[in-house]
Amino acid sequence: MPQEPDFPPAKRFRPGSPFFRLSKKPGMLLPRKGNAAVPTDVQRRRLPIYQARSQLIVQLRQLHSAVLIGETGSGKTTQIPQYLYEAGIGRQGMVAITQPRRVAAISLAGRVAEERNSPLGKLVGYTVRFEDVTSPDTKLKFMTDGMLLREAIGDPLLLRYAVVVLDEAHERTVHTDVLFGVVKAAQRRRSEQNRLPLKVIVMSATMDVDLFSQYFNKSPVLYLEGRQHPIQVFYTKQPQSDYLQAALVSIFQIHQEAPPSHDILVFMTGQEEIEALARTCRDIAKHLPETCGPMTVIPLYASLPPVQQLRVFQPAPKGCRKVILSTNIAETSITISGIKFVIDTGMVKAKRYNPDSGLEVLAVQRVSKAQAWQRAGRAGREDSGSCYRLYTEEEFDNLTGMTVPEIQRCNLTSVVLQLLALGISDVLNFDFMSKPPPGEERSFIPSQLDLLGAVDRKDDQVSLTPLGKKMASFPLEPRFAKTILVSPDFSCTEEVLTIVSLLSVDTVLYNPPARREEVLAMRKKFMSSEGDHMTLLNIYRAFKKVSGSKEWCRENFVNSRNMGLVTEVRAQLRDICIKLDLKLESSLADLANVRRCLAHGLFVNAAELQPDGSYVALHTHQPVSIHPSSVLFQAKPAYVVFNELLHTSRCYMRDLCLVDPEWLQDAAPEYFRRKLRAAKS
DNA sequence: GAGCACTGC
Repeated sequence: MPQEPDFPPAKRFRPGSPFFRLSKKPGMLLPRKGNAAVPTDVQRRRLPIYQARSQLIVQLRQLHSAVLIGETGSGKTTQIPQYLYEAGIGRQGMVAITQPRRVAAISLAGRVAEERNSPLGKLVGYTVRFEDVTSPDTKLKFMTDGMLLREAIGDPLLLRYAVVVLDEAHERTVHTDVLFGVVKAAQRRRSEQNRLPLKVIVMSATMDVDLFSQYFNKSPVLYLEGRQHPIQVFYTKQPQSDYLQAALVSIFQIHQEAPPSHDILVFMTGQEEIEALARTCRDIAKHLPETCGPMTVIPLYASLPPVQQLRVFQPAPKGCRKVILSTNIAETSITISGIKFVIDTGMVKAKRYNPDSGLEVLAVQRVSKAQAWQRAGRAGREDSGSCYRLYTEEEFDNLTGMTVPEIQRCNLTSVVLQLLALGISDVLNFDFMSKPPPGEERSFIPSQLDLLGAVDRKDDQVSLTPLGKKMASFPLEPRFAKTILVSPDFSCTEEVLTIVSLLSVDTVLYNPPARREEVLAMRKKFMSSEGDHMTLLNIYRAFKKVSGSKEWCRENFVNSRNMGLVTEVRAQLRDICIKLDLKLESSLADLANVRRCLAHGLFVNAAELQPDGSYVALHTHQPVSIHPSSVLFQAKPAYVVFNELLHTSRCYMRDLCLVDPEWLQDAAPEYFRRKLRAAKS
């Protein structure tokens, strides 16, 4: 069970009583304030953390593990690595500083390099996917947590590093959670083998200290002061049945009362809701009395084109109020200056996972207390602010303390494969900070890896097969790694690489609802009766034929940025194939072989047409339907494999590929012998 | 005949 964070009771935060937020995120995407007049060493000395510098150095020198809790603006992420370096701590190796997000790793490295007055990539560098800006001189290395995990597969003791700093630990991403176990094991084994000791520093914003400290052998907790401004928190008197209506009322109440320079940030759940409320706000704003002043409403969510995302940073014209309607992207990833008011609907859209069915469901649910504080804190970055919670204080008290760590609500197939690749054979007893739901890693997951031929089991010992080892070297879900690895047998690796790359990014299909007819007409020429994967392949081939022309992308409703990403992913996967000595052949016209490969990777997601015209998933025998966005929606193929099930109004299969039942038999004879017969009888 | 929060290798 997740632990309750040690927040002060909410009662103390009645309207009128300020509280201090204890959260911090690096200000990504935020255009850095030019402070060129002040030398960087003076700036560094002005940071709150500077007061504690010598004490910190003494502590960090002697401790093997430490937990650092730092308030907003304490400067811990940029300063701690430099303090270590200046004090000569860990000079025998590198200092790794991990971040959950790429942008954070990149921009923090840039910032610290600037403070050291050293070119990026020399003393200070960074490593993220597709980019390695380091050199033999690099001592302070910022990296994504996923990248350090990848490195650990080749070097489980992390011998290149003398210190590992796990930043933003409170976010509890799957990668950070696995890293906790990896660094702890590396630390222990290095000490047992009398090697260079590994120092571990866990940095977190929230106060769930006990969990971290306990896990790292009751390591001491160091607290850092920050620069957070007071925030007033308001609750509603009555529970709100319609949080959208409540948000609307709150926006205009603030708009009528507060000075126009005070911007409002509203936390909502998703694109559709945001766009709808934006329209309503603009309509109402048009008909307000003159005394009220104008308002500019800006939507913010991840799938918005980057140019439109940047609009949130532009100051509103003088006398005009900026109202930003955002998903939780503004909780961590994007920091906006000038926010004086936060309106928190208390709701969030998040993925939930059902380990029994293996089904993921995206659902609107209540935020956790930690999330509510994180949202509130967005109002107090430069000055004091207010947060309006559209729920009662009692409702707040009843929220769960901490967001459930991702590792407890995701499919563990990839994690288990990765652990095995790290040489951890006893996966069942891996030292997770928060154990995954009981039973999951015992039943569903090993059977998935079993079926794919990735693991061998003798008694209770699980080990990787040679195939499994190869699978782990791809940054892919095991089923897609398998798809690539069988492709040389069918002489179509080039095509399979393309398809898997296309599935690795957010969709390359651009579907503006207003131009639906046009989109359909354009897409017709790419459509394949063999399914969605083949349709995507056709689009990629056409894209390559015109050398990736942006013009072509626009005309054909293809997202050119994501297409660019596909090219990068494909190059990376192709490199791995070359390293594994796979033969790279192209099947050109014969796409049946490509579909055979997909059958080998996706056979657990197979569905069979029933006499009544419906479909049944062979793995669970549950009724499923073809999603209307599929090119096979009008067709009724006897057998298909699909990428995922989406549970909304019905259980929909998405991204389908037509297959022969014989191929499924070939892919997993044991598994299908019973399945197919059972389905036929 | 439907609609999808956010990351990352």
